[in-house]
Amino acid sequence: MSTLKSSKQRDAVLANLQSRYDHPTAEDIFLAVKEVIPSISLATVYRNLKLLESEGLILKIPTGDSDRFDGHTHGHYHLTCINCRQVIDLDIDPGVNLDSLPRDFDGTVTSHSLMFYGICPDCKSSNKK
Amino acid sequence: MSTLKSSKQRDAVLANLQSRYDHPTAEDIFLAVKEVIPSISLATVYRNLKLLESEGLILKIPTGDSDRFDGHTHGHYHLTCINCRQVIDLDIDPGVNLDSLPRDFDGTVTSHSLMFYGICPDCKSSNKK
DNA sequence: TTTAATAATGATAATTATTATCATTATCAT
DNA sequence: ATGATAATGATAATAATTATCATTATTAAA
Repeated sequence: MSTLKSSKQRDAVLANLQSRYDHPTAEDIFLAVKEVIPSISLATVYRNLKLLESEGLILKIPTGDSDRFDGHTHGHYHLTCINCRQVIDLDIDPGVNLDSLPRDFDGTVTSHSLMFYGICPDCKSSNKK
Repeated sequence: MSTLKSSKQRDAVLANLQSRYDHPTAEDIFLAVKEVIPSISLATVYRNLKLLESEGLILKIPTGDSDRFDGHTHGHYHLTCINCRQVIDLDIDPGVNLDSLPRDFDGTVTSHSLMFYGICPDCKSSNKK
């Protein structure tokens, strides 16, 4: 197989994701990294997001619309606001090892993702409903 | 607002989803319902999937590629096979009320979805890795 | 250090999934 | 029956993502 070669574009994408705590789309990341490397192409962002995810360095969060990304891979959970569609971190401890929950199951569980849905604090306070 | 009017296309989409235990894409459902209503259009399937989901009659499962759908809305969880990309049901009991996990959280949680990743029983037994 | 091999890039075309449009048809309350 | 309008099928449009391809950058070895 091919060996990975370093690139400042990839480094910048990873650095951007690791420096922020929201959950940007590929487009969001493209715009942010463009400030540092004006010549970067959107395709390069997509390419590197896929690569970084397969390396386990970032997380892809499927959402029904544009995928979102997370530069922090330690176990934590998310809430999708059904009002503003933002994805925010939730710092909770499930108390049990969720990965070991499926008992009478003939397959193998390697990981899980837990997504909560509801109203984020911002939308709840600035309540216009 | 507009009042819902019945249609055999919508009934057929719902019936199809409720009769099966896999997690088909819109395309899969389109092909299946086409056997019963040959004139049905893919757009009609998408329209009704969206409508049925907003009615709470079915579930949409975002997956990073094509969305999948589930005709069974009682609380249960899923595993995405990282080998064959199938989504299968997992009959497990988390033991705790996951929706009440986020404690010091200023928003509101209305629901959650828990997705496991790993190898499904089929891929594990017919192991060519 | 050149050089050779090839991974990565930027630009853009192509593809895929999904949604919007619109003329026609079906449903339903009167 | 009829009028109002929701739903349909066909298809165009859009949005997100991936593929292509000529050029550039990185790296290991000469």
